Amino acid sequence: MRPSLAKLARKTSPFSAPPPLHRPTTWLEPERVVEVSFAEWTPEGLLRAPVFIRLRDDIEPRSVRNGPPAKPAKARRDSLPASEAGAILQQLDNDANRLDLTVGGARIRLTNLERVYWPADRRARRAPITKRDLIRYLAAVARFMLPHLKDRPLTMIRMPEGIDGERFFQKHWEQSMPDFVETVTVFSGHKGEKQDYILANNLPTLLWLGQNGTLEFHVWHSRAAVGPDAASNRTDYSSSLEALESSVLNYPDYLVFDIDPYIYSGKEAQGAEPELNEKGFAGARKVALWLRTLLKQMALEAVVKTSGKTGLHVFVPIERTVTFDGARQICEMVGRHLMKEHPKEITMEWAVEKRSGKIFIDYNMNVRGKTLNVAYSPRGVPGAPVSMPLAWEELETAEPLDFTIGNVMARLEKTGDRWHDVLLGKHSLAQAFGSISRG
DNA sequence: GTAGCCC
DNA sequence: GGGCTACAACGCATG
DNA sequence: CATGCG
Ligand SMILES: [Mn+2]
Ligand SMILES: [Mn+2]
Repeated sequence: MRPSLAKLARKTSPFSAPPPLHRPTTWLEPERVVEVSFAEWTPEGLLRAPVFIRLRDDIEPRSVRNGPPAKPAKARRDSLPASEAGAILQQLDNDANRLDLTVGGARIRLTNLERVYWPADRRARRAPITKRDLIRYLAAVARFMLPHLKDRPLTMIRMPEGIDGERFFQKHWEQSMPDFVETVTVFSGHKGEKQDYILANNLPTLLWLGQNGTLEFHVWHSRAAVGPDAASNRTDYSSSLEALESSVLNYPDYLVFDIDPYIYSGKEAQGAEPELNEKGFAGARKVALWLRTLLKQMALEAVVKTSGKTGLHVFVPIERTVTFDGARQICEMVGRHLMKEHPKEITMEWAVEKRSGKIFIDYNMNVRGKTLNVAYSPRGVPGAPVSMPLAWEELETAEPLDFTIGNVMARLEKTGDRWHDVLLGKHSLAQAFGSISRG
């Protein structure tokens, strides 16, 4: 039984960008659907002269879109024109603490733009970085970052009070969401069996996440989208564990090697993870380059990025022909082979204390539902570093703090996305298996 | 950053 | 209305 | 099996 309309009353608008009001208004939870007749869509995407016709309890509220139906699609581009970001930057270019941003047809209410997210540090000669700076960065970097976020279930790392405030993971968004936010429903076997994940598939979503204090964007290594390279074309992610396991979300589109230095600076608190230090990162760099060489011998081309914290991410883009289990086995094999060649430098130990003094290769990231900070995502640590894709030659001299939300745009305008090919040329694993069995 | 709960 | 709290959570490795 | 790990 549906709740009665009176029970659904609420004081505040459920819309993320409340429409202009001309008379006193009673808001309702968006839980029931009504049919109305109306004169036309206004240019703002509102109803002109709507009149109630009937309740439509046969329609699922979540399936209802706000605004006129999309125009018969222009071919979808996978990157945005730079001008779209320009319009955002222009609106942000003032000192208002709050403002209603217009993004295409959507409106996003931005608040606390002056709040310091990354505090100043005089010793490191760092100026404060505000929430406005974050949203500016997201708007500018979107055309490079969105392709790497597309269709991947997102975990938000939120710090609404900045990096010195409370921080929390958030996988699901229970509150009302703007219409432009796409989601995917995934079986969970927890809390009522299924849960919605956000897909950061468009610019307004990225900016809205910034408004919500998302400083880090962590994504799955598989995509909720079918394609000719995928061994599964199933998109039922939610009806059962079996459905999810046989769906395309169970087929990663890259192998992941998470490279974490466990070389301590000596300044860490008891039991804390190692801080960024030159020796540790130099070790990570060396291991990544060895790994690249080994993979090359297997006819696999790897790409590298800084994680933004202390280590590196090495990915091998692949056709989606093996499940996460298969991918993990391959990475374990490759990792152990490399460890045998460099036992002094590399560890794959599971007990943290046994990793000390070495570089940890984590192959266990190749699991459905595991996430890593996506390319170009900032990190909630001092200096506002970002996860930076690099050419292998650039890695030789790179340091994690070389790439921050204050300087990567200038670099990107010159170099473009170093990981552009990750999204295109996927490798067939058949050749790799061949080269292993040949010895 | 925001919603819900409890006083 | 103000203060407090929640906002992940699972499968794999290992002993 | 319980627990630690990311
Ligand atoms: Mn790690
Ligand atoms: Mn890492």
